Amino acid sequence: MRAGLKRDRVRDFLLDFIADKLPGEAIPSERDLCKELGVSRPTLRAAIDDLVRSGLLVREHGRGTFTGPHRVTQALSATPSGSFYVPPAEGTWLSRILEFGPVPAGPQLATRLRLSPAAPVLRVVRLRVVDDEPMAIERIQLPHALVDGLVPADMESGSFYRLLRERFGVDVRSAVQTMEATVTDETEARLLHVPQHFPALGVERTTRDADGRIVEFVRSIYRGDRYRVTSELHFDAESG
Amino acid sequence: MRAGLKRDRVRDFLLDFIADKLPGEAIPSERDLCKELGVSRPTLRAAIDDLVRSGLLVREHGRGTFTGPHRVTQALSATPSGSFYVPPAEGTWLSRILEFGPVPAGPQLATRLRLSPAAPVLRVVRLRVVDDEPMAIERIQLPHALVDGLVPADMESGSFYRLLRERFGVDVRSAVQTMEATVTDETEARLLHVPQHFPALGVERTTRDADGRIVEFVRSIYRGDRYRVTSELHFDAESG
DNA sequence: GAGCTAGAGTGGTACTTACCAGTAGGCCCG
DNA sequence: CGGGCCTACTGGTAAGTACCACTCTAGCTC
Repeated sequence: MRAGLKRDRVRDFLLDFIADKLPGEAIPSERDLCKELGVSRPTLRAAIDDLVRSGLLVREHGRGTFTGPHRVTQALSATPSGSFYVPPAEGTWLSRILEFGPVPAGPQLATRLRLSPAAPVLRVVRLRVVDDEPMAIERIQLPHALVDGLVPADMESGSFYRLLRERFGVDVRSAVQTMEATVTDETEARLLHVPQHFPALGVERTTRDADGRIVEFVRSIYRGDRYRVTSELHFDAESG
Repeated sequence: MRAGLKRDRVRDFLLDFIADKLPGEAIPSERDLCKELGVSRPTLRAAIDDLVRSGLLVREHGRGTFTGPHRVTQALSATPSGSFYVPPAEGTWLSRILEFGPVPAGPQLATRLRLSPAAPVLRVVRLRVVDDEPMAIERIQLPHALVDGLVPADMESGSFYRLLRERFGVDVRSAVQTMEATVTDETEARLLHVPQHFPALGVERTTRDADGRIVEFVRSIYRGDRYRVTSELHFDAESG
């Protein structure tokens, strides 16, 4: 068997296929796609399910399957113990590194990262891009000692957490994330190709490893028109 | 044959089964459960998939399937900024009813609520207030048949879900919620006492009862300076 | 006794087949 | 000419089977 799962290859094919489609356009029927891709219908449906869950496709019983109204939906719940469901293909994400280098932690950041204010912190600012379209600005800060030897190219594609685990032995385990509505300032607007004071999601995340040590502190700005956060809530018997 | 799909009945069986289990306890193997319940493995797996996605079960390849780390997972909780993790003290909330009355569902709302477009829908718009300060605008829409006899005063304070449960016998169980960054329009700005085009969180929520019937569809606008959303994310133990 | 190995049991992926359930459009009948 | 039905699509659910990948352990070998 080749590198990836068949289902993932089908999903990636569909991602390419819908990349230049307008919202609401139909995709071929499931049975046609099966024949064309040489896979069974359950396999194809599993791939489509992924894309439906992340909002890229919408099914309509008896009519067909259509591209969704928005490009990227980030589902926060939905996975075992609530781990990130990174929107479909990690491979379609690219990053432009805007800033990369060590800085002294300083008083505020030292508090966030539980370090001495003099400790060196690696600061990376990157513009996250999907299909040549800027989606978000990420400002990552982490103890420099943790990632000795990291170079900018490492952060241009692929999963940063996988890199942390496989190359630096950092076992990323949990994060606390807060999100709020905001608008873009002048710099952000220019980088994200939107007008100034455009709606945006501001996100702060503090990430910890298996021992509870703080691994990174991230502030991000996501384009408001390209991101929605989906969550599934379950009620017990009380709570209102 | 009972109401639901086979997959749903299997899922409900599993829900009962794990109800009094401790976190981390194993459930029977998939093949055993198939025999016991008289369903095929794909069907059983589809049911388990649902529970895994909502965090109630965790699969471990080669070992088994286990109950999840948390009992009831509330993936996301919104709290007024300034207070930490304090669940909104229901008592301090008041609402000013801006609109209250039945309207025909219409095509879009009918789709959301899974009703006929001609079916009567109760539409309630209320301004939510804490300490005399406006915090959010809620536009609630629900099948009128569900809440016959509801009057505006019922919705000025207290928990609406408790009211649904205790007076109308509606067992609210789950919701899917999406959130996005937006800005206030003229009306919203006036009601919320903020300038026009002020940052705000737009929230859409579809709520279901224990049988999966849609109970309400809500669109809300929260003041961006008063609300942040905090979520805790947990990552799987790595595999490679 | 320590270490390795084979096998049984687990979940993971995938195929095939079958039938149910909505939708839309053309055909037939009134 | 108009309205209702019928058919050929669409996605939705389900069964059954096969085989792969991983985990654990009991038993064998050294």
